[in-house]
Amino acid sequence: MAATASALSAPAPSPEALDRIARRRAESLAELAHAGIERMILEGLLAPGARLNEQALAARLGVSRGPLREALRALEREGLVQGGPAQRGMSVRRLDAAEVAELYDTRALLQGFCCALLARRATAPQMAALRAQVAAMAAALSAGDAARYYALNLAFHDAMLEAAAHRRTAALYRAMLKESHPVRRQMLDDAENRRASNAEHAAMLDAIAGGDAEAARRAGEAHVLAGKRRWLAGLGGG
Amino acid sequence: MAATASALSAPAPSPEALDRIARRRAESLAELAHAGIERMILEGLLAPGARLNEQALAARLGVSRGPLREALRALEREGLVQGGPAQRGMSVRRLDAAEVAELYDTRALLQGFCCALLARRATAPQMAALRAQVAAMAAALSAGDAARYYALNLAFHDAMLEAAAHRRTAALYRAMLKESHPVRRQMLDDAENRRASNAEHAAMLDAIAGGDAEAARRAGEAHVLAGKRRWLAGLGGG
DNA sequence: AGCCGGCAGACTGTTGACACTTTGCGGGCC
DNA sequence: GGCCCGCAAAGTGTCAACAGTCTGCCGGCT
Repeated sequence: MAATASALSAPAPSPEALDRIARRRAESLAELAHAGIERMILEGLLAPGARLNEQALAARLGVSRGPLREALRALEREGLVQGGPAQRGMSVRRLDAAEVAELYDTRALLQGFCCALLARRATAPQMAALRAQVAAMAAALSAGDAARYYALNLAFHDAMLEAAAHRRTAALYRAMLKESHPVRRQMLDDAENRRASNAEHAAMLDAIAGGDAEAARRAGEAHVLAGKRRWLAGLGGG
Repeated sequence: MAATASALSAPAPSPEALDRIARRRAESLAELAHAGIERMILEGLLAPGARLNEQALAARLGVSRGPLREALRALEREGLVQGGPAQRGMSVRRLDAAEVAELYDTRALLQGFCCALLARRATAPQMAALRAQVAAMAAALSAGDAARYYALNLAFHDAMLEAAAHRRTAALYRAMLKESHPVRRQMLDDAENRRASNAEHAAMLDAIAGGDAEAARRAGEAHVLAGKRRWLAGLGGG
């Protein structure tokens, strides 16, 4: 019965078909505006708290206000922009300390879960690739290249999420990473923070390689919570 | 310095002011459409997979297509609706088994965290209120009132999130609850499932009352993962 | 009879214009 | 001189119309 129903409905969507769909949707002006605004926020061109003038933004992105407003609604749900009172439009979301702390907490949870999954699922090639990425970060660290370290760090965490093969966890983690991007970037400006961070990366991989899911979970949580502590320390000093 | 800056900016937003803001924004037609569509989906008036005709929906909600499209974009980011290929609009999202499983996993994580927080923070009155809610659910259970049990269950979990005072966790949990609403409703149609579920509620509260955060976390995770197992069992049989 | 091309209808994606609200400023009044 | 009222400009919220695309159907051809 169920088999008949699914046979009558659309056939299994092939990965390439899904890619085509994504590609074509990405051509929509709303998606284009979404990507554009997101990029501007992440690159710091739009500072937290900045008012978002619809006409100006629309002109700058080469779209009309309709698609632009759709993009803003989506970004609002993602937590990147925030609407104040009615009739006063949106502004780039500014996180207060409590919200940043909660973001760290929740990301720690997800990172721990991701590591626990990897302790069970990770293949030898995957582990080798992850170790190579940590080595690359160590190189960037020695070279004192903060920007490179930051990029590699993002790629490393992305690779972990990919290897864990848990789409929901990956989606949530990435979304929260975007939200906390400004804070994290500031954080890894400090060389000592980068050094500590990469040591934790190695510890996570060791725990995962040990095959103990619970230990891996703790290592993953510890990495993000250590980041939280570094952020808190920087808060007092800076 | 920082104090000066915040003194110059808007004064601390009072809770009532935030409420006013929310109220006024809720009057926007886009928010109204958002709420309307969400309600229709959660109540099952719009079945998973159903195409969403913009004109028809707009007319039904008494709004124009502009605000409606904004609402759809927001719902898309929330995972309640889903856009297929370009030029073919949105449809109510249909979850496959893997996605439901991942939702359970992630919700288990959050529930565990929530319980761990409560083990540290919960006050006696809060615990008493939670116990009362479990007792109310037990009553609904004896009465065989499935609908009432479902509502009380939602309220109970909401109260836990409220007591844990972790806004991000609460927001994520609620979002994922909405996504999995159809599955869960079907689940709790079975009286035996309701009974097992409420036993786990009591166990969670016991663990929290014990003050051991780690034990509470395990109990919270176990509750949601038990739900996942019940769902898996129902999958094979139904 | 079956298949292919063209056509009409429906629907999405997008745009420009309209209405109402808020805000900043200048003039008048106390 | 300071305060208040009214006005104009800016900006958001909303709508109705336009353009392009996809779907389903009819007629003709092989």
